[in-house]
Amino acid sequence: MVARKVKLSDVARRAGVSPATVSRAISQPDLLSAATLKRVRAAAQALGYVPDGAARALASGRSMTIGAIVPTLDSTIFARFLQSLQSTLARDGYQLLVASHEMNPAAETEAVRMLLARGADGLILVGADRPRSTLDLLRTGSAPVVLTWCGAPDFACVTVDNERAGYLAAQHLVELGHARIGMVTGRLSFNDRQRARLAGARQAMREAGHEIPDWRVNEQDLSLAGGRIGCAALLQLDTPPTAIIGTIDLLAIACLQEARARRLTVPTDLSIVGIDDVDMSAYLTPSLTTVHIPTGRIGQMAAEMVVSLLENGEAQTHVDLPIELVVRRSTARAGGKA
Amino acid sequence: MVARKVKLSDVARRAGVSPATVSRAISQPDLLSAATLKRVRAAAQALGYVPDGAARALASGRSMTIGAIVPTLDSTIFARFLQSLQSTLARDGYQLLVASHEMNPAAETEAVRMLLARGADGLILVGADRPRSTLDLLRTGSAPVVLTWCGAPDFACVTVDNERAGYLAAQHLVELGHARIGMVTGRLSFNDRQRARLAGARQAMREAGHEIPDWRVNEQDLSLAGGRIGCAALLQLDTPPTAIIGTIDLLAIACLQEARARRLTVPTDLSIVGIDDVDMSAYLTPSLTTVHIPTGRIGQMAAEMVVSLLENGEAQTHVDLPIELVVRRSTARAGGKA
DNA sequence: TCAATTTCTGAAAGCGCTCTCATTGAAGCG
DNA sequence: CGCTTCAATGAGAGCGCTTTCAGAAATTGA
Repeated sequence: MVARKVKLSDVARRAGVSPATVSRAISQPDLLSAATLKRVRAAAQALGYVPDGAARALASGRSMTIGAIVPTLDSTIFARFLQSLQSTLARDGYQLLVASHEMNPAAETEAVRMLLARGADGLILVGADRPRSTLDLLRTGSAPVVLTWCGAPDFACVTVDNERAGYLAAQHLVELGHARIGMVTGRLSFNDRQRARLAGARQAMREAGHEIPDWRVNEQDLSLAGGRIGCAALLQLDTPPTAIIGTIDLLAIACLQEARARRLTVPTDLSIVGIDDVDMSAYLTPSLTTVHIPTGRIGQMAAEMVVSLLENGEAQTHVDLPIELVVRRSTARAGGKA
Repeated sequence: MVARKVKLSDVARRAGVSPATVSRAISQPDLLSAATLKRVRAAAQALGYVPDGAARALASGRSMTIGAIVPTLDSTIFARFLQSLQSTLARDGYQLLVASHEMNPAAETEAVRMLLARGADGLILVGADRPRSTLDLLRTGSAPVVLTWCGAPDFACVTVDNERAGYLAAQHLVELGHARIGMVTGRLSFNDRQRARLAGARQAMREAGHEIPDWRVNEQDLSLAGGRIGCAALLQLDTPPTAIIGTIDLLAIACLQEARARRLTVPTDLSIVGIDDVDMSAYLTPSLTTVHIPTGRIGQMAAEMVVSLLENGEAQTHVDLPIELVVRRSTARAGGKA
């Protein structure tokens, strides 16, 4: 720290105006005469003035900061989500504050508390499955909250129909004649997205007169390793499934890999469907049949929603984005005839 | 906003102590007698008190916030990096403020300015390749700065030897008898990691008496699509390379996919090497030979370094983490004999 | 037992900015 | 030409907390 920090009053002195004027030059430039504005800007420039965010936040009550809490940073999906949040927010002058909870509800509550304490003007969370106490904290807080992926009636949210995603995946398999399908899912507790996707798939099967018994549902970590383990377990059953749904693409990709490692040909020996439609899925061989979830769009809309909640006080508070099945090469008719 | 915000003085009143005491209960609890502390905590709890971060930051001069600027959020590598930054920082009570610049130097400068304005106590950046003006801004600022991946002499940094990474990749190919290798790289401007990796590979080839001419280096976006385009371009040359290095795994994986799409067998028809060793690489078929970069470790060390710079003022300021070649199944002897 | 410490707590002065309110000319109007 | 209206600026009171300085109470030592 070489020089004493340049503050607003220094700029004011140099420009020969009052501090109030300098403040206005920053936040409401159109209130000033062109000449004054120019003078103040020159002074600020010359001194290398950088406004103190904490002081601004304290005095104005707004931090121009939005907090986002995702399950984990280390995920293609949430990375893209954050990317799109951040770029959308940046357009409106907001900065993203990021936290993750690693699938631990207590950590999430802690993160909410911390973001609120840090003065986040708004909060963006993933899913609606959290302890009542956290929900209360969110409702109590003065900051607008937007839920994503899954919503709750009394919160603003940007959702996709996760149940339908599972439904579409399974329905596609039914249409191909599959009756015995297995599922590799992530941990179901504290994760409404996973539960919904599973439930949707089950619903589709049921409507077709089939079931997905619990023992053909394998709950794993959301990782390639988890996916392979889950897939292996399903394939080792006495009557292995003819098709597998991974509730996220990552899991499905791992299934693809496990199948190949076992010298099974996808899709002739085994059909595989994912959900998400990550970049990689289109590029695999075979390319992955999956349900497209508009991840980037979710981020963009969520960002726009908080900002609008913040600035207009009001907004369309429930947005459900469309999803669709993307049929590629990892699925085929049951019984091996492609 | 239902209730008026609970403030420190409210807690003080309820606990029957002075505001100063409440403040101490928060930040230096051991200065208080057990009884007082307990009383204050009870009051805070009862009122649901959440300290105002902006006020704390203003009064104390520290925001307990660390800013990180990555090229892009939407990348396996940086996602893991941020993940590890965030969890390490969280341990010490710091919060991560994230920005990305999308390969735009001006955006990066802007991000630095913004993070500084937001009162970030420290900054973590990727690479050292940026305009002098940005570097000056960083040096001037009172906040400690840690560079990662690539360093600069007058900054604290956590690096890996990117040049050596390229070198190791190429050397491996040389040992397998490859003389004609192609490279798919990311954009080289404003990206010292990419340049270093390319330079290292060239160096290894040169030492073996070969060259990598410019027309066998294909510069692409860091995406699967880019990698495939780059790979296709190299394979369409009159004398296509017998091996390809992707300067990041993502690019190498795309090459693997492009090769398969062209019915080339990897590694017999074409050897492919990546750099990074992302999760996926081990699970592919064929699994990817690559150079392991300890991404998570970089994040952890960088986080520890800023914190220590911040709290002890001093620290070991240059750390270079080891990297190593990981030989898997995507490389074989030149000429097709595995 | 009394001075010398050591603990614990309170008073109060800011931290750097925003924003309401007041003030001052200048412009507009009949 | 006197009065209102408006645009441009200044004065000053906080925003909610930290922290220095001091004083009061408890502890110690001889």
